[in-house]
Amino acid sequence: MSIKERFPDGPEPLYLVDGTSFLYRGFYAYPDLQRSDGMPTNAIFIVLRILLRILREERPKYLGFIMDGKGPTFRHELFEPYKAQRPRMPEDMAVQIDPLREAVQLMGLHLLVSEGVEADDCIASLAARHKEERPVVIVGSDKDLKQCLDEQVVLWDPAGKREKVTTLDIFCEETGLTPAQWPDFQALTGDSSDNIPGIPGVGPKTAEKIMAQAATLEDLRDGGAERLPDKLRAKVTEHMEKVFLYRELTRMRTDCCEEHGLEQLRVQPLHTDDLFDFLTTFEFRSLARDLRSMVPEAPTAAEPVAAATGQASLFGTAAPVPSVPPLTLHKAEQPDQLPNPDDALVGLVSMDNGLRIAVQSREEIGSEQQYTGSLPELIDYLARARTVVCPDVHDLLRSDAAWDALPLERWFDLSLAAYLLNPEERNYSWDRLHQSLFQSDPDDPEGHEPADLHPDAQAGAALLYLERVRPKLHAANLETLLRDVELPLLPVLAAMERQGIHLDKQAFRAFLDEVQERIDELTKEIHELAGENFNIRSSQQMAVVLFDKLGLKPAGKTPGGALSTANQVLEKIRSAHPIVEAILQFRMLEKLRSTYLAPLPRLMDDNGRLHTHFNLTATATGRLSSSGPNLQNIPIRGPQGKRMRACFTATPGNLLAAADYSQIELRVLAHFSQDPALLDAFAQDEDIHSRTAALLFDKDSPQAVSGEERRSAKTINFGLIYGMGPQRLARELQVPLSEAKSFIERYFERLATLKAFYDTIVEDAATHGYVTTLAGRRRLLPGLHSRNQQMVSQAKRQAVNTVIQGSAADVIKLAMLAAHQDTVLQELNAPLILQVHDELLLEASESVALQAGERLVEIMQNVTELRVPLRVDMGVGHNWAEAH
DNA sequence: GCGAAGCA
DNA sequence: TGCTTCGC
Repeated sequence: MSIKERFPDGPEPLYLVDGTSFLYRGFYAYPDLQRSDGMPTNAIFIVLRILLRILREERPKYLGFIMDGKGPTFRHELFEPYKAQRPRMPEDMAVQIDPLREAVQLMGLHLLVSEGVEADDCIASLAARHKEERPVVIVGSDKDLKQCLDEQVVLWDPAGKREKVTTLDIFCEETGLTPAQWPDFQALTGDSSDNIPGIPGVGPKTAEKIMAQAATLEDLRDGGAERLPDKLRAKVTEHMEKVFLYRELTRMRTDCCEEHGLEQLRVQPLHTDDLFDFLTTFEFRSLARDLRSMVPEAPTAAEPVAAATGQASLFGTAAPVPSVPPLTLHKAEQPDQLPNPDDALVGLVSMDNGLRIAVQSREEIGSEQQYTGSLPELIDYLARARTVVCPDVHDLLRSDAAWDALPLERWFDLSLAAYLLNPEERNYSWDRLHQSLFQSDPDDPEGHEPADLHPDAQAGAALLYLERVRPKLHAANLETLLRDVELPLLPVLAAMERQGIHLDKQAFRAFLDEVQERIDELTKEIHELAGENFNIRSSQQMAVVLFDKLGLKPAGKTPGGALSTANQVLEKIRSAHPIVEAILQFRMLEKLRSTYLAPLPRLMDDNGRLHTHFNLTATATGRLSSSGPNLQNIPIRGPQGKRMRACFTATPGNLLAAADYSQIELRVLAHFSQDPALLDAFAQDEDIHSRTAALLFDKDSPQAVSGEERRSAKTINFGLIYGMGPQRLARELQVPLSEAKSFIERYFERLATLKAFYDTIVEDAATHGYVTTLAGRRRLLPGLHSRNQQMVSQAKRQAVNTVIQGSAADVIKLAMLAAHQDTVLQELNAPLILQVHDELLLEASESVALQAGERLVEIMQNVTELRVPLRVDMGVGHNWAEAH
């Protein structure tokens, strides 16, 4: 939704862009971006990208682009330290300002330079002046700007991955304040980036309390402070005078920039040719592309446009692929003029402004087009093709369930292909894959030159990418995995995501209230024990209080060298001071609150359900990941964990069934290693940790093992699975490093077959450069040949870990596919709704949930045959806790 | 060990 | 960005 759509039918909104803040942000966000002659262009790039996006998506009629002037402002006169800690603007940024101004004007936008005041003041003034007659959209991120919010004034931060819109309502809900109170609030807390100190020890939480007693600083001075606790009152009174000054600094003026009337802010037509030249001169190819997509008549690049020129064809090497005719962006009446797709390859790329299509048949590569027809028609059309090549099928399936209609065998997913070839890249976005076409790749056995490809040819580029990636997949034996597992999993995941899981809002709310109350109590208690108010969430402040002020003995350091306040460290000094206990409690509850209790309810849909994203290309081992929200790390242990999971419920009339593989990783390990002890233990369905403990501690039977011994064995068993090093093991077991090392030695002595297996994997990895899992998934391990011993050890552990964990991931993926396709579950109307690595959740009506759960167990247990049986535990209940 | 997420 | 903590 564009911002504009929030104000339907009214007058045209005025957009005010905080240029300076985006200038800084761009400068630091993309430190390396520069023109080929070395001129830094990062700040210009970001700002122009944002502006182009605003023009494209918002089509504003009135817009002001506001930048700070050069000189000092009235704030520096009021308060000498103001922004004093800020270094002078870096030279690399300064040189970008003039070109940026030029570009802004070429875009037909009105540029305001604030002299003697800051850009913020200018924005506040313009907003105040125009908000009565029309909506105002402030485009920026500075939190000072929140004081401008009003019924008709919204704050929009478009940069970054998740854009943010702040309205008056959101602001009030988040802070409990009115925008007019915001400067008072900021004066109390201070602002480190502007070098405004605020009252020491007063953070947002305390400031909130103060503001609850006194709505303004004046109220506070004239008696409001009396209502505060003694210590706080003393502090407030002491700083009262200065706080008024701070407010002057954060409060924005609303009486400047008077010379800029509405007419001057009217957006003018783009100077298309000049702007295009500008973008070309600064080598902003993607921006030039954006511009062309906005203005079809914009000039195309000088060089001839050719996709895949001279590249080997998919249809053999005989005929060179014909070059693509120059692209024109049809605004067209489709799909009548799309070429015949029968048995052709179709490239399909989803861009911001729509779908792009290129068709490659035996005869020719058609020109690339923007698709503007209906989705069902497109799907019918694509169904006739041989293969539809798409950079992110998951994204399409998510966007519209109609895509499920396209037969699975049609799809080819480029991100999946790239992921399977090397699962350790962190980014498989089309942006990235597309870029890689233009770089020569030393690892490419085909020795492709960088593509000579028109930047506009997105769908054409997808076809080219396919040509490059297919031989690699073939060589790596990954085609089957892609075709039979990963790709078919996409609709399964999309269906699970759409289904979502129901959250009991009332129960959650009650939980949150209790936790919040306890957190408040603990905060008070900790501050009293410490003798001062400090930010308990800040590990740095905490270290000062504990180790300097209270003189406790630090029991460890962070990797960075700072004194650590990690829980494990605090546990050690638990008895040294009562504050430690309180802090540990606080930490636990605060984690619970900030990670789960507070954010999850906000993510619920109208039916009270949460929809996560299951990502198939996120982990190096082949596991799924879950995000937005992450439903794979919901607490389970302890009373809180149980209560939390009890909030995940079936909708009334339904039940949840939870089925989890028992010890799947250790079973996989037993399968691969064929260790007799492990095989036997699983064949007898014995407790595996007791069994290893008996071996480790020379016990005649697993029954003779003590609880402590079993725990040690369990830790090292898991250590092996997770590729834990001796350091980590020592920490987990709370024993010296030497002891952990000898413990590992003994483990491998007693389980010699495991040792042999471990060695085989490492050898294998060293010869091939990679390891493979049960389903043929690969992970490259270049670290194995590093000169750095630590890297080598890590790579060895990763090798073992990947084989075990990745194979387990393969198994459950197969189970998910089987469950999704299972006709029994389909007839029972029992869809999968969640996967948590070794656990599957389904929801079904009360009458059939148990039956469905049992069917799921059957599917999971029989999905593949290992040398040990697969065991699945299952439970049914009204909520996730009960079902376990 | 790995991935997601909150916080300073 | 680094630190911390949750899950597996």
